[in-house]
Amino acid sequence: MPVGDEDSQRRIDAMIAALRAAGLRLTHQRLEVTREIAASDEHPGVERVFRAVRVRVPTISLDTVYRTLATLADLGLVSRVTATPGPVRYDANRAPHHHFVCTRCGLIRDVENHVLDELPVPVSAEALGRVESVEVQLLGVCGDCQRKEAEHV
Amino acid sequence: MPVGDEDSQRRIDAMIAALRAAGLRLTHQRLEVTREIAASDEHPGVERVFRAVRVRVPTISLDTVYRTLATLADLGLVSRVTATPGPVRYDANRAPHHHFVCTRCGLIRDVENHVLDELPVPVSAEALGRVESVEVQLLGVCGDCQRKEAEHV
DNA sequence: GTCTCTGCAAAGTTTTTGCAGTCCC
DNA sequence: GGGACTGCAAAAACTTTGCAGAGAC
Repeated sequence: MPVGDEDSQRRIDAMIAALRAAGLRLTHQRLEVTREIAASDEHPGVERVFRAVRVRVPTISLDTVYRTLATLADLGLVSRVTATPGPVRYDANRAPHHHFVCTRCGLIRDVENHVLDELPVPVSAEALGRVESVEVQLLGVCGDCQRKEAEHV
Repeated sequence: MPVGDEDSQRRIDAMIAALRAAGLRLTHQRLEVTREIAASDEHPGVERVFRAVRVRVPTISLDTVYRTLATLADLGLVSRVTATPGPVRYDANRAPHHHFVCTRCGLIRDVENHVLDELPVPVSAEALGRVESVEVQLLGVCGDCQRKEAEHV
């Protein structure tokens, strides 16, 4: 299911304006990658965007798609769905709990909270499938990284 | 901060019992990897567990740690922190929203829900750092995968 | 003794980087 | 024309796999 045309167009316009504002060039490749990600609500990976864009721009390379999506993410125009970058990490805590994740250094800490443990499952989610667990991620900047940022100002 | 001794010991006992129940062998390497992950609340990656265990078992190899953690995860004794396996995926939806994630096929769908948008940030999380956003992941099995499971029964 | 598990090595995946040419501004 | 961007290729980072020997039961 693609995003509605008007939403998609609004996204594209905002992204192009932001690219321009950042002083970045509006190359053919960048525009097509931007169009593709803006028009999708399937949370595609790099490979998938690459295949879709290649239909219209047969000479585009996979690493350009990598670089373009990274650029859009740096500008805050798209987000990475997986909160923690890098290798897989494991957790031996089997009790229901949630995570604080530092987006700077990747620190992850358990957060226990009964309100979060008992969240109602939205009806719109039940329509998609059987929900087996609910995990809350609190994304932010940990104490250490805040201190480092303060030092560098 | 390590897990309390009594919690850690309880986890280790439960994991060893489960390994035995599954008919798996309690090798020196498996026991040490199990001890290491049970004693940590830092959500370590494979590399980190490897380095820690190598102090006690100098001959252990990295791929044994990979295999052992995968085994523990398959038995449900530990969990992978990053919900979506495989490559990074991107999302152009900048409005606050949440995700339904199919743990079988990796399908991700946006879920909009105002209750989830306005969750209170637990005090215990504020002690860890500045929380910038709250994301809820609803993990489960999507309609397609449920249908496939039903066919194979 | 049997059969699983381990260590080694090699390969597979995903992502990043260096460089020379291209093309936006 | 200048400088950022692209495509290519190679490398780096992460993970999986095949095989022969070692060790748990």
